[in-house]
Amino acid sequence: MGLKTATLQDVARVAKVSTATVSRTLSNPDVVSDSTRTRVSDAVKVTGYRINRAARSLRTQRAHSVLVLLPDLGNPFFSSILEGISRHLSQKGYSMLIASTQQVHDSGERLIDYLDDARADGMIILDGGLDADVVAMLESASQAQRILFACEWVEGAHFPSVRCENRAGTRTAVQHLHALGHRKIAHVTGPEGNVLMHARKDAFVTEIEALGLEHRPEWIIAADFSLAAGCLAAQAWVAMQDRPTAVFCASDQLALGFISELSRHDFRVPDNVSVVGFDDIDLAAQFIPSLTSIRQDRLSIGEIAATMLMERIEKPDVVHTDTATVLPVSLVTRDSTAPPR
Amino acid sequence: MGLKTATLQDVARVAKVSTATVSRTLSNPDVVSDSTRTRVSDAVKVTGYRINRAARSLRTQRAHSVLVLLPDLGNPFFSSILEGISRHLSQKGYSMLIASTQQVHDSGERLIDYLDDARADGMIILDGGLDADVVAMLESASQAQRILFACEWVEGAHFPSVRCENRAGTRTAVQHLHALGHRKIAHVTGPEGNVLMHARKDAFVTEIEALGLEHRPEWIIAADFSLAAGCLAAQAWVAMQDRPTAVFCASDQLALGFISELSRHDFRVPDNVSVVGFDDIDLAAQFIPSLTSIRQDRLSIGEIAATMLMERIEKPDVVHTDTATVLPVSLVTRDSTAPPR
DNA sequence: ACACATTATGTAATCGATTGCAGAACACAT
DNA sequence: ATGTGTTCTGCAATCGATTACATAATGTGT
Repeated sequence: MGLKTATLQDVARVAKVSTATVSRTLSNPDVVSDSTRTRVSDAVKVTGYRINRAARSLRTQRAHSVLVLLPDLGNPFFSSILEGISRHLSQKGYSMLIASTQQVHDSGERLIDYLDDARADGMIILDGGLDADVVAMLESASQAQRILFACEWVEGAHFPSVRCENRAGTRTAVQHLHALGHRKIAHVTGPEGNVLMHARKDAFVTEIEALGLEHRPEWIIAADFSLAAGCLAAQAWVAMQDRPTAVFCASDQLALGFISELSRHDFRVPDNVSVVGFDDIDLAAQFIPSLTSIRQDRLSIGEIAATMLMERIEKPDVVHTDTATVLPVSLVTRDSTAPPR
Repeated sequence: MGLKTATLQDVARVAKVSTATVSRTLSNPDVVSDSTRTRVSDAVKVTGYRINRAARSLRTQRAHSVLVLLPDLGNPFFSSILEGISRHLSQKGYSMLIASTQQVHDSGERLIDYLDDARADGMIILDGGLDADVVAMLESASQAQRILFACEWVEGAHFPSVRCENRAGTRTAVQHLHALGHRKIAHVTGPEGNVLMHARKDAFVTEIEALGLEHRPEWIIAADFSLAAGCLAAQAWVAMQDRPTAVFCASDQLALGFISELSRHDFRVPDNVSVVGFDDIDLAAQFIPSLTSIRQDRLSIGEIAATMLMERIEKPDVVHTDTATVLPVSLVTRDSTAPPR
């Protein structure tokens, strides 16, 4: 191996053709004759030629990569979504860039720069909590049709999104508890301002009312999606004089924190209270008690988001609508829910 | 906003200077006069100029990005390491590419291509389980000095690595159990062939012998790092006629699965058996019982790996040694360990 | 006034791949 | 032999930024 990799010129020299022919052979083999095709591919092998992506990007105005934006890199919730995205991208010969909206913001960069400076051809945003001015800038950008949201989204923004059935999932959870005989049901919410939190809370209230169940303000416990918030919510539950017999938590993490903290106060799940989570993370099945949850297919969300984005990148002329693609969820019944005593 | 972003030429035209001067102003402001500097920066603002990274990459032979390779994107263990890496990179103006060794392998690409085709300037590998021939190819590559391992590594390969004190951590765990009075201590291992598994198992055996403790083959329970494997290990423990009073698990996931499964068999931790994990993941503190663990600072591992890599990329002339940087770990004592009854 | 150093700017080549256009080579019909 | 069409290949411009080198402008010392 030499110190520098071979270029098209080197291949052309070895194959005794022009660089144009080599380029054509590689990107569009049908247009060259059989003999040149074999001569060129032999030369490619001999030289160990690898295309220089920077050169191609410059010429074709395509970065052949996609940016994925997370709210927070440290959050393991997104791993499978990334896996789904990456699967589709790598199959298409694209690379996956990762950044967190937080870090981009802190470093004074602008999200749109990634598109403007030819680093990425499109972006998938997994953060519905973007500032309004950031969203406005993205919408007005000339590249706006190469942006989409997955899992989360921004209400009112004109971007397509891929997400799970948050409302239907919530309804299913409440109906499950109701069917078990629960009549006093509480909800531990996600963080204020989060779209998922709102979708799930609204659907919760709607369903409670539809079922004609009792419905008190203090039975909506404000939290965020974290374990720690689940612990605090449990303390709030413990402190109530008239305790709900079932709790629907807006995330599995919340539910696990809730159950953990309860057991520190000598309450048992599902004996004293039934608990349903949302997401069906790996741990839900392993926890003691195992957690009844609403399962969303994060791998598919990633794959579909990537597929949609590639479609928009590769066919810029097609007019795409900014619709929401909504994936079904399912109830996974486990040990954390039971009829009230 | 126009349809295409401004180029150096556009800025030069507006500022009434040459493109060379604009380029110099941006990359090396000191060499131009005050008046041109202000004229140019005004022109940059007016035109909304953004540098074209493809063009710069082509000219400077720098991609300004780094590839991070994970064994498996779906595994949440790596999130904080990514966060650490990304922090350092984005501060230096670099982007972070992510891929899984599995996917790269499956798609028929070669890892070294990322370096050869100018997509990345260096790579951080978080997967010690690479095939020997892949490692050999990487070692013989001309770009080999821009590769390093983090967390895991490959025994015998000449790459620098950043990792935690696996042996010392293991020793600490065993000593903790010993100090509590345990004399029969088992070990649930990581997956066969994994370097971390070997380091921890070796250190375990060494320490058991150093303390003069009893030491039986069946007290080394083969597993992998997953929750599910922890459950199986628990079944193995339950099935023993003479049960160890303490267990050191090679990962927190293992430990949590172990504890979960035990409680299904009506054994309690730490009453019937003490359990120590490794990693100190978030959940360790929240689990019931909270988990005694060996804490490793994954954020720092990421940051240090990124720092070392940047050093090697930016100063290629300096001769770097392929040493291992080993970060300290600490024992976090929680409720899953207690003196034997 | 002159030689010489210093600073600031412009000119033009360069990185490596792609592609419109033109021309060569060949077949086939008249 | 001439015209027409088809297939294949090469020439050369191009993408946008960087930088070695040349040159212009300015200052300094004698």
